[in-house]
Amino acid sequence: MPELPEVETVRRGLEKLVVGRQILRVEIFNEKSFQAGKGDVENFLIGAKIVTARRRAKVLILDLSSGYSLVMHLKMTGQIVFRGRENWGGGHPNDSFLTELPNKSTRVEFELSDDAKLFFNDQRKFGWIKLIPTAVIDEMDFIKKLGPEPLTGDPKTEFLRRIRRRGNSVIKAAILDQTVIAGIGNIYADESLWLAKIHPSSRVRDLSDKQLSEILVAAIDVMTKSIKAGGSTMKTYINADGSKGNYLDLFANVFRREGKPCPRCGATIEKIRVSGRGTHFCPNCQKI
DNA sequence: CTAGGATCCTGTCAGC
DNA sequence: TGCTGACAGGATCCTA
Repeated sequence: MPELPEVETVRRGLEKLVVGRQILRVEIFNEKSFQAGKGDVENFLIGAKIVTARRRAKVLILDLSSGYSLVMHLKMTGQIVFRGRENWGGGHPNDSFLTELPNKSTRVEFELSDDAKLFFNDQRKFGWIKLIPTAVIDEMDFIKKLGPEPLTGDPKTEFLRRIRRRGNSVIKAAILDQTVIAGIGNIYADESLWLAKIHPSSRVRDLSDKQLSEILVAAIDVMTKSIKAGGSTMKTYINADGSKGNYLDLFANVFRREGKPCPRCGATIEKIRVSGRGTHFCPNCQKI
């Protein structure tokens, strides 16, 4: 269930491990997970070299020497695993990092030069990979409508302009809206609102520009911290001693901590449902 | 145009 | 031991 920091972590892994390699073969285990025009796989994928690993919001982009790109979205359960001289995985944390691959959740497998393989695993099949010309990525509907990148430049003015269009929404739904600000998902929404001391069910119109800016700053802080911690990768999934780790422990204050004390005030963290999503907050620090 | 709910899919877990 | 419903780190589609 990767959000911006997890996707950025995957991007960095791919930059190191697959940029410069050639794609020799592709095996598609689930048709919906891999979309390409007729003949494009043969003409623009096989034999092409991976030139760049980019990210926009939660979308990963591998540019190829053929003028085409692999555009991927991990959605809820997508995961990328590299097997070669080293063994690396990122994205949705589960045992597929460790098992023999392909397995039953493998949707696409790439064979790369230098005896390496790249696996796209995705239990729920919501994720996708599209092979399209590099030049048309910016014309994709989803990409075109995205809000500003939180970790690049100064997103504040544009964020405020866009979130004000959602005055009647609850704040949590508004910051999950990718056309308002790019990259925030359920974890970082809850963590940001806790940091900014804003109740997730507050209406946007009832919040000041100052409060909204504080939420943005909080989101930037927690996502930066998460990237530094290494995202949800094999490394954070398995501790050095071989025991199972939990990368949420590295930065989360409220997410999946219902029933536990708030690290700031000691009140008991609650879990409720806000705009259809499980939502964690401190009833004492975050009042409407 | 915005807002809210159903929907895509597989797997796990709590509660009978 | 089974069954059943709720839920899951996302975004789109449909309706009002």
